[in-house]
Amino acid sequence: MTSPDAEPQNQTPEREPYYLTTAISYPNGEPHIGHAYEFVGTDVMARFQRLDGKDVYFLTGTDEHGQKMQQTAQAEGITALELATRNSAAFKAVDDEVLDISYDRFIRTTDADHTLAVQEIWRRMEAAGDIYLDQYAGWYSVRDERFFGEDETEVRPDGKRYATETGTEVTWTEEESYFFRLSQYQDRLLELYHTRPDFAAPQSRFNEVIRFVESGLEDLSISRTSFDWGIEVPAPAAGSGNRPTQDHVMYVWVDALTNYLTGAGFPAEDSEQFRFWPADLHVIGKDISRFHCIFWPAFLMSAGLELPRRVMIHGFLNNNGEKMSKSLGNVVGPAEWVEHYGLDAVRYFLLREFPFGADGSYSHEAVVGRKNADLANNLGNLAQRSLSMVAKNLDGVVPQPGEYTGADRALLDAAAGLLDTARADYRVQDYHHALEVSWALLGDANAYFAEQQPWVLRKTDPARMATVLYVTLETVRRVALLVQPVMPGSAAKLLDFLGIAPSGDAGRTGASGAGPRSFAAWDEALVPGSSLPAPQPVFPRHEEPDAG
RNA sequence: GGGGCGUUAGCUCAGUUGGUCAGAGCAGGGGACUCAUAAUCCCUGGGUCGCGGGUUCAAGUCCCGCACGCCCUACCA
Repeated sequence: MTSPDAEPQNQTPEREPYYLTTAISYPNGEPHIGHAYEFVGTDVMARFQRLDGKDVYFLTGTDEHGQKMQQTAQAEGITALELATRNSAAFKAVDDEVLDISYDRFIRTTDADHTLAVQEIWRRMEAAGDIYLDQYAGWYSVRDERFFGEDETEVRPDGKRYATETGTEVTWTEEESYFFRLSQYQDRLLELYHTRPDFAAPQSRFNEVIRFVESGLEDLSISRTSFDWGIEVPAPAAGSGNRPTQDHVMYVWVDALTNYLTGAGFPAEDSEQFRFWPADLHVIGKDISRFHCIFWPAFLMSAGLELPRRVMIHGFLNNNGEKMSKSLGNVVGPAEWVEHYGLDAVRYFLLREFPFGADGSYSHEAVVGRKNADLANNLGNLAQRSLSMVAKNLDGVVPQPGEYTGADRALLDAAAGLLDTARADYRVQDYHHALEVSWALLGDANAYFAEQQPWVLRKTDPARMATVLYVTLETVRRVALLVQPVMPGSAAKLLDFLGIAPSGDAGRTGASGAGPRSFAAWDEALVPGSSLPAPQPVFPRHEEPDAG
């Protein structure tokens, strides 16, 4: 690609760093398909960027502190750390054994380096004059273990005050707490939103954030004394004006959000690892958009650190249009699904069926529909019918194409254009559209195959048959390259059958980002004369395990 | 209460700045073919574009009202 006479200083181009994260999960329960959705939606981006030559660092993990963990542990008669370790392992197992998530680090907020990072950002915010000690006061429900705003409560005929939402009695409670001067950041946040309209997406969620900030911000309580399972607040810096206190642990926000900095090596800002800061992408659920779009940039501004480039807010998954909930008993586990439909079908379904930023609804019929129609029929069968003709009629050798017709060129050109479209779509996490476009091309390819009738050409014009099969194989190659991030295992099989040397590893952790399976090889067409292995179907149709 | 979003063929949804905008996929119906995983291809979609007004030469596409549905309205991680 690059001319040998190019600038000499570009001889060893540095791969561009790309840092992305999932939210860290609170391991106070079992991972469900909603977690899987976020993991897969981030994993696909990590793999895409690796295949596209980026120096990727993908962080995921668990958020293990807090009162609930402490209480659950107490109830089970184990320590909070033991509980966290056990449950964190369950989440990690889903990444490793169920979903094939290509993370680079699985972080735990109980990791030693995380404590250092959190205490350091705290000190910097304090040094900036943004942390002060005061009383946190509000209507506290003992049963719900949380505070309610005045307008979230009501006085009932018995004269007592209750939380409107949960109906539990609340009492006025005051507790010493450190506060972060969030109120001072309203203008700077609005300026951020204004100058960087891509800071958060989708637009409707971002708008909610903006309106919230416009309506005014209160200072944020960031420590607690009512429990001790957390990171200790560091001693106040001299000159901070804060008097020494004891027994304060950090409340969730500073602790949990800072994991993204820990992953980038903070506070070692001169370290190799810190090249990954600022993060390119935080992938989160819609329930925590405020923390990531408001608190987090405010903390970073206060600490004098660069802001992440983008926060992508994904929707929630519904079961047949109904909310997933324990009480409804319709919560689906990732392992259950993967066992039933197969990993790649699940990954494909999650990304193809609905736009990443919107809520989605799944059903057995919908998953099977995608698995059969899109994977087995449109892609799998196209590969199988072309490959098996090559195997049976051309001794399993990549054919030599003759001169291209208009139909050949139209298909080849359309396939060639797929990468640019995909890059544009991935840039805004529109996996749904990227896949839609690829499958539209597969529709064209199947129509092309039917029109050209290579099985007739076999007898009438073998040379033309060879060309048609070559064009089809090239189309399958490009689609297979492009779906590696979504379906690493199946795409690899497809590329095996096309005789493409196994490098690139479908963008898995540590993949080189180079070689014939990377996007750098997008225009490296199949070489006529190469021999191919005997083809096997890659995407089986769905079969119910217990036919019923 | 305030604010936002949505309501388009049986299902899931596309529809830029108003003028082939009435569409795609799936499901259904008919036909073709046999290379292929009973796959594939072709043909087939008379749906008041939620309801009622309005602006305009022209409105799913803008304005107002209404009806449903969903979301946000800070300390649960």
